Amino acid sequence: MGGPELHRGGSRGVVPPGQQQSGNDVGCHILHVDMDAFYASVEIRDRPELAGQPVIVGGLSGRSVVLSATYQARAFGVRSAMPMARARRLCPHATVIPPRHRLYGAVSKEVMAIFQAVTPLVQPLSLDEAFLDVSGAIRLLGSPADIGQRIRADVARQQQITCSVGVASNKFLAKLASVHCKPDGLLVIPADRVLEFLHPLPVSALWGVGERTGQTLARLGLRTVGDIASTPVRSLEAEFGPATAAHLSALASGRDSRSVETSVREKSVGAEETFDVDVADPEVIRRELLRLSRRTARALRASGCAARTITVKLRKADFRTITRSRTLSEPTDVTQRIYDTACALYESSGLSGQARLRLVGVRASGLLPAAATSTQLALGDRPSSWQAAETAMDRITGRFGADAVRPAALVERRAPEPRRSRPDA
DNA sequence: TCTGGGGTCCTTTCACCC
DNA sequence: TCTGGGGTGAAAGGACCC
Repeated sequence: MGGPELHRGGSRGVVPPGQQQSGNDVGCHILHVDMDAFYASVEIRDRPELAGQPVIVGGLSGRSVVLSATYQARAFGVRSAMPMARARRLCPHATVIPPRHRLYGAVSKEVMAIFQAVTPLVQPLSLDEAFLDVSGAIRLLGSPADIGQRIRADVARQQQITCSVGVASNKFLAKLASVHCKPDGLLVIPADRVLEFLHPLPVSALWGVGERTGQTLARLGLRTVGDIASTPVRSLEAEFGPATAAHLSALASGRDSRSVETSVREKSVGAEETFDVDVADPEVIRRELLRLSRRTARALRASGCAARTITVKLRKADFRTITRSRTLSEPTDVTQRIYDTACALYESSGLSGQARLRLVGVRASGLLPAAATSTQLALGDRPSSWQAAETAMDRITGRFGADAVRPAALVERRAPEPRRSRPDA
């Protein structure tokens, strides 16, 4: 790392558990906990003979990408989101395992329960990471670093997987800390040494700086976080606009006022699917739109929401993406309504029958609690019967699987069609 | 090298209203 | 009647994150 001497502790014991506080973590009440190579670790737990081996979790079809890879596979250059074909070239002897999302969801629930036992202030970010505000637990459980070590020990004992914990005064710094102590470590960024840690880092360490923003910053001669911190906000505004400039400037100074939110309401739900082979046939596209509308509607009903806006996403063979959206007069959680809208948007896109598509997607946004939305009946509509029928179908598919009941249009024909990368689940 | 799927957030553009 | 500015919301695109 080459930076200041910060508290780093791992199972290898650079700093033994229980000896972490020494005043260093005063004011550091935010923890970021991140599972190490989560999907791959869960798979290895079930297949211990693979421990210490390069293992890649990802789909087997032609257009799949790496979802998770063990550190042994990463040593060969394998990274998540990398095309599987490339990963297999880089590490041909790796064991490739198709993902089991339900299993990861179940393990995630148990891990989150471990966090909840420490503090009710838990904000899950994804299946494998969460922020914790432990300010209320310090008197009972010890310093934030002690609490971090306790969590690491509990996760290892109960789930046989490792995690890394960042401890700092805010979310951004806690997350940065966990990244820097991976795998299987714990790192405290003391409040009085934030800039010492932060400023030598590359700009890509800032949340929100990806490839494009990084290029723009490089063009301006800004390569480290310290460079951004010493640049007037006005100069950044000219290049990035007021919101992004303020965001970059604050993070570069180690400021992040976001609190740990225990109930983050989702703003949209959707589903998308990449074809194994590009598709031009409008009939096949519409059938996929039906499948995706069904998945979206089911997700809406499961979350008790109805959506006002429906968006269709169409990615052409050349990877260029267009979206088309429509806001409905009444919010809906009904497949047929979503599907009708999605088809209308597809037809009006100008791509129907004109372009080969590699991906289609359906997304519903402008979410409202379904209970609070009134349904206005148009002449000839019978939405309440649609809703009743679909709710009944939800119950059946919940018990017997996604394929137990489905629209006639989605019953597989004998004629071959492009195999999709995931089953409709 | 050839790019998944689920999301969030920001910016720009445009239509519409006052 | 035409023009313009400001505010607002929708639409579209893009960057980014895990």
